Amino acid sequence: MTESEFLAGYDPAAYERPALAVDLVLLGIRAGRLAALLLRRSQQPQAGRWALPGGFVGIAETLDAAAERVLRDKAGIGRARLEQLYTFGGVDRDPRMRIVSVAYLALLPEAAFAEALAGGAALTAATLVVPWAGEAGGPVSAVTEDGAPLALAFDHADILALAVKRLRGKLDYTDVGFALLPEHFTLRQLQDVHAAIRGAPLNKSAFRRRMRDRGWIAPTGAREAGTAFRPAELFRFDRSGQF
Amino acid sequence: MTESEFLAGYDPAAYERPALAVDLVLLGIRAGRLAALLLRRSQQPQAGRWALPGGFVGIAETLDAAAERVLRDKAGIGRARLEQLYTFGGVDRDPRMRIVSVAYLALLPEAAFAEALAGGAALTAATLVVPWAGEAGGPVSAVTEDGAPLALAFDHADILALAVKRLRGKLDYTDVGFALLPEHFTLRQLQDVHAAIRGAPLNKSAFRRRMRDRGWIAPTGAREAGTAFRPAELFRFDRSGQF
DNA sequence: TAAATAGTGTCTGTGAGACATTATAAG
DNA sequence: CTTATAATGTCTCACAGACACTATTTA
Repeated sequence: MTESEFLAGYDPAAYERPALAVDLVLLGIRAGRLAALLLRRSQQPQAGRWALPGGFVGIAETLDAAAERVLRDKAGIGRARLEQLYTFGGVDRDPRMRIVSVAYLALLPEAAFAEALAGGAALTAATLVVPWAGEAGGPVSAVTEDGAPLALAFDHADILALAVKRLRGKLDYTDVGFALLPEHFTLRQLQDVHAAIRGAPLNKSAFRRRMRDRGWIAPTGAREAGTAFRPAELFRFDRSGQF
Repeated sequence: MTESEFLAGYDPAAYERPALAVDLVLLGIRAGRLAALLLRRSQQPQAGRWALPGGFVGIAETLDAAAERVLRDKAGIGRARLEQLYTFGGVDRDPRMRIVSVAYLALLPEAAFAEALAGGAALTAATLVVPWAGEAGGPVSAVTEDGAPLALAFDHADILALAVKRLRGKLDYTDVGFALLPEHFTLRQLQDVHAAIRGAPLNKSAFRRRMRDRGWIAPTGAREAGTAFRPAELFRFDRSGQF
């Protein structure tokens, strides 16, 4: 083993290598529910099924750079909060050849989500149906706005499921909730985002108290405009709050 | 982009691919402190520095299988709790060529840790010095039993640091603490393991209460043997406890 | 002034840290 | 009976859920 690795180490062509790709889970909020942006596969294999945007990793490109490139070129999104999720290395993930894929989680504010949908990238928004509670994990399915199921390609259902699990797990002790909101937001919007990620409602006063006590939010002084009734105060994320 | 990917997808030789490896962070407890098993590099590059055991991923081998193979062949350990940690994809990680490495965390009970040290694998135990508190993350250094620093190879200090961060983060809501203990253990041993991972002492009665209330531990009826004073009750991990 | 949502106050239960106290086995 | 550790009891505080209440803006 040591010798064969020695050889492999100095002769790049000695062993056949898996292909290496990145796949992006583009998450946002649509109609108060968690949603992902998917591409419809037009070619075999898995033609007609829905897939995560992805691409191969260049030989002189870091994984993060590859993810950013896919975000830009395949989804038409300039910036988003990107975070490595997990690496999927099943042998038969793709029938064409061995592809190991590093999955990334990208969190899009509502405006960026809508913009990506309207752009030329042919992305479709899929509402995520999460039948499990808490952070235990479990399957996730994707449906259209009307509730019609969308068949997912390859192992992308597993990737989506892990993305939701990770997002739920990080909700309470990181700033992921803010990554899905515009820079200025009301506490109600923030609470709705948290409820969508958790898949369960939250207590209003307890939620507001927690956000305040942790120092995560800072008042902007401004108020919501164009509401039918009493406008809410606008806040922004206060990065100085302790984690 | 779409076209070049199409070509890459069907012609495996069309683009140069990064090499893909796994690296294992073998963690255990030594002298009440967190420790890792390392190999001394005998050849260039980075000769004399200390590295994590690792190996290349076979073309028809899953990532998990590659990690298990390295565990067996390079560390001489039959079984351990293995968990994917993170994938390191810096372009200049290794000066020989582009190598993307999937890091795995392996948790060894004290006996397996000692056995691996005594085996023929030339592994050395390095005590981990963790200068940061909580789950924030930060640098980690490795020292010998006498406190002499061990220079780590490549980006392996980053991998170790992330392993410790992950371990701390999972300590309170998963069973990682039990993975470092033999099947039967005293509550004091369990508390010592938790203290070693946290890098901070724990309150005794609160700790026992928490372990009991969560249903994580089950009494065996047996007691410690060979102690100078009152022997403690032996417990085992109760997998039915809720997480 | 009615409607509808924004925002606050207070009670209660849970869980963890601090610390004192009791229990028990070995010599 | 001494010693050292095992194991438990209790006080207090922090924090979150439940729920009722007050405040404010628009139409």
